[in-house]
Amino acid sequence: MPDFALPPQYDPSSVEKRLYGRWLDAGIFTAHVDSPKKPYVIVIPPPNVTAVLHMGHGLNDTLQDALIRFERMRGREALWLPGTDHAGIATQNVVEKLLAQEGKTRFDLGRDAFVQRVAAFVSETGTTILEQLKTIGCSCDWSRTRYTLSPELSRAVREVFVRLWEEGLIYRGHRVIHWCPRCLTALSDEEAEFQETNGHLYYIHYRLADGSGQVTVATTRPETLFGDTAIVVNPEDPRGAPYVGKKASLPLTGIEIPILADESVDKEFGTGFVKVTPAHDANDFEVGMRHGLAMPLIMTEDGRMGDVGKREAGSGKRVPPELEGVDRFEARKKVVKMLEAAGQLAKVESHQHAVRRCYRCDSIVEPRLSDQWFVKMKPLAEPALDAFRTGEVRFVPERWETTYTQWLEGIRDWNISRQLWWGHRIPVFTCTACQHQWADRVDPTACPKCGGPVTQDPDVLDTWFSSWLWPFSTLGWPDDTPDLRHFYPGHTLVTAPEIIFFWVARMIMVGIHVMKRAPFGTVYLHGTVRDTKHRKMSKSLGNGIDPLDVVRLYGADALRWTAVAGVSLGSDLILDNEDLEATFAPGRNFANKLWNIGRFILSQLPDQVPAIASVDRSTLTLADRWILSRCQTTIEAATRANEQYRLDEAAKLCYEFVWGDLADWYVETVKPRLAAVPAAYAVLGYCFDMALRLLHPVVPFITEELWQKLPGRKAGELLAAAAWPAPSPAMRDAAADTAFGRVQELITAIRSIRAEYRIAPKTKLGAVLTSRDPKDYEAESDTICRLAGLEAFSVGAAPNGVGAHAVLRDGGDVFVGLGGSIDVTQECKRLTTDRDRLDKQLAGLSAKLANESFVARAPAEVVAREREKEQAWRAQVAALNDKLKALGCA
RNA sequence: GGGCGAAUAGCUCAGCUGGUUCAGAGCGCCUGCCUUACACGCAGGAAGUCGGGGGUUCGAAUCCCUCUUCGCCCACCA
Repeated sequence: MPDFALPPQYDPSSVEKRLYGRWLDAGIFTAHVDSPKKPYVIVIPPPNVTAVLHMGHGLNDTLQDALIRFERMRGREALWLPGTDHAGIATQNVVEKLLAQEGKTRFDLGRDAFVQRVAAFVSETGTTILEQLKTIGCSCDWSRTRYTLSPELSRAVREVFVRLWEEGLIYRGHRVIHWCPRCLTALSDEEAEFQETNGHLYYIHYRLADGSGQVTVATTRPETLFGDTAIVVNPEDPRGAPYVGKKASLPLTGIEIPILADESVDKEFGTGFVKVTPAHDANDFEVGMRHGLAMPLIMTEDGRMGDVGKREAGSGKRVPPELEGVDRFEARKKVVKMLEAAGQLAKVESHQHAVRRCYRCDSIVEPRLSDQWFVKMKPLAEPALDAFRTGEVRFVPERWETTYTQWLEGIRDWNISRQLWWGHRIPVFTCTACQHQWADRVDPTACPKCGGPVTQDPDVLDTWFSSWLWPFSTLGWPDDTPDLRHFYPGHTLVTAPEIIFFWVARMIMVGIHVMKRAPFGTVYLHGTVRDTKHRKMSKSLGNGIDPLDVVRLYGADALRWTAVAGVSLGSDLILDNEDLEATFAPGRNFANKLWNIGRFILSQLPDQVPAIASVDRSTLTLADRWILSRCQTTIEAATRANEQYRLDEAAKLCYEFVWGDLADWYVETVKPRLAAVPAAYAVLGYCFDMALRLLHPVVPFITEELWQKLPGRKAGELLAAAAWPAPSPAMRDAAADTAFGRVQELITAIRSIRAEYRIAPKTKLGAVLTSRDPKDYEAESDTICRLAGLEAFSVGAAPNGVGAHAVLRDGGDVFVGLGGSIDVTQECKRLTTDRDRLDKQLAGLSAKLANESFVARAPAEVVAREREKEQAWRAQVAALNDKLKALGCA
């Protein structure tokens, strides 16, 4: 009995930290520019500096790590570049909330102090998530960790801004933008997310100024009526004809506004009359521009009613005093009441429509007329579309291509200015003397034109304005660094489809614009992590799973296993947060299985295991040849699957090989031979080594731990830096596949009989096999005896004694002697069931073959195959009928 | 309003170019086993009219059409 030094259960917590340290010490995650190897580069989607690891990262980063480890083992100079994003709004919000607990606002601190406060906060929390990535095994090149707000990357941001400015691609726009009244900043179109909302449609009477009647408008936002500067009606609409050209007076204030014709009005919706609030609705703004309307702002920046549009013609006293300072939604209720009291509220209908919300704080966005900096996107979008069309960039899975192209085709200019304090200050300067305005790479001290004093734009840039540079700003651009030359462009971008617009498309656009090459060739888009009700996992829903809990309870490999094997290409990962056991046990159990195969092997193998190449193939048994063949099939299929980003499939193939073939069958067959036969050592050692290599990208810890213990390891050798298995086609052996398959079938059939007749496991039986081709069975007769619990196994004619039968696929028959214990009725029933099932299948098959069209039209090989099958089944049925007759069954 | 995806065993999902028993895996369930690598295990089972309907084809879970249900993305109908 072997004396195992290792415990029967794998304990991840005792090895993970140590192994990660070894990898770091060996420096194998560090990429080198002077390496002769071909580079392979992934840049991490930088998590927010304030983020803590959640399952979304768990999925995203595990996939990246599996890819990078696969390519590293395949001999590429693999660079996985990590880092964090300063996340303008999100981070500012976090610190503002902390300040609020002290009863302060950022305005109490002032800009400089606030920015310092955020920076201090970030310096404390900013590396948390990167440290957490290490606990799940991420093999990032930590020597190249970057941060979007670092001095180096800030320089890249500024350089790009100035270049775009110089190229005329940045301009100041005066229009209605999305405004978050809580964050007090403008947002881009992408940052203002649509959400279906149940609201109301209010019908309001606007009396004509001449007292001759009234028109009724329908609106979802009655509180904005104070900013109305016109009513419009479709010129084709006969209902409008009597009114166009007249004036209406605003309810509650009596301000007179014109009734105009405008084609943008949908005749079918509402009453056909539309109130126009140019400063608080993007559509109305367009109408206002067409008709030269005044555009008064009637809300403060924080969303309360008030006259603030001083620079606009027509501004002035518009909001009634009793509404001054009232929140917009409160004001809505009040206005409705006031209208009702004035007899000007016709009716209220419930109405479902989409409202935009701030993607960071979920507040309802207020459309607001404002001056902002924009990037002209059309010139950038065209080359990005070309990059897709020429195949320079491709998407996996392909279905995201249309999302990408459609967005680019309809691209709109990008509002990049944010009225925040946390971020890259916009490098636009204005001379207070001569009004000259320019963008500058360095802070100027005086106006270059007149020498006058200079002020800088107070706003900061959209966070994504630094993110979109990530693939090259991280490599040292704008300097022409060795890193940049060697590692740009990268290869694979792994991310979620949610940020195709925010990030992926923009990286491609600016990458081509600045670097002349798209930043990566493949965009690999994975799904979203959801709970069993298919709701996105989120902190606010409380349905999340903490990856660190999983690591603690089941090990990092178990987490990774579920992330990789639990989801097919591009589909969502559904996890049960209420049943962690069901969710993560498979990975843990598999790791434990590996552990125990390893334990067994280590207890058996000598210190010197012969290399598989040195083994004379003629000394191999059928089982040897079979497992080697299976090993090769797995190597080839898993490699192909990984190349096609089918990481789940590769993982499952390896799982099947290890558990289903190696453990369940080969290890069992080889046990009695191990002590004596060197070839058995070689085969077992080789297959296990290959399995560990194949599985390493997915479950790096357990595989490294076991690989280290295998005999013949040189000091300092690491699986993480070892070579990916090369296929050895000579080991493929179709004959062995078939022959061993027969052995398995026979053993399973006998076991099945044992179970059916409730034969105690310890009871040894005798069995006789009749087969057309018995030699494969004879070669493994020892295996058959041990695995099927036989004391004797022979090939020959079945005896006439009492026993149970099983018919094999080739029409062969196995007779299992059960002594006097056989229940003939039961045996008849068993065999009859089998016979009937086969008979039915056979009838179907025969009908198929009798069908002339099938024989004529199906490919010859298919027909031939079906014929063979028919013959085999016929033989099986005949054999079964013989047995039934011999037993005297009805 | 447009686009995309999903629907297969009780649950979570594979099933790629239609054809090898193709109807599978894991979890759960049932039966028997602590067989000297592993009970996080071993062996043997039960379990699905592949969402409905139509079509193409010698042949459909797989391709086409349509309907139903669910989910996501995009969209200025106030």
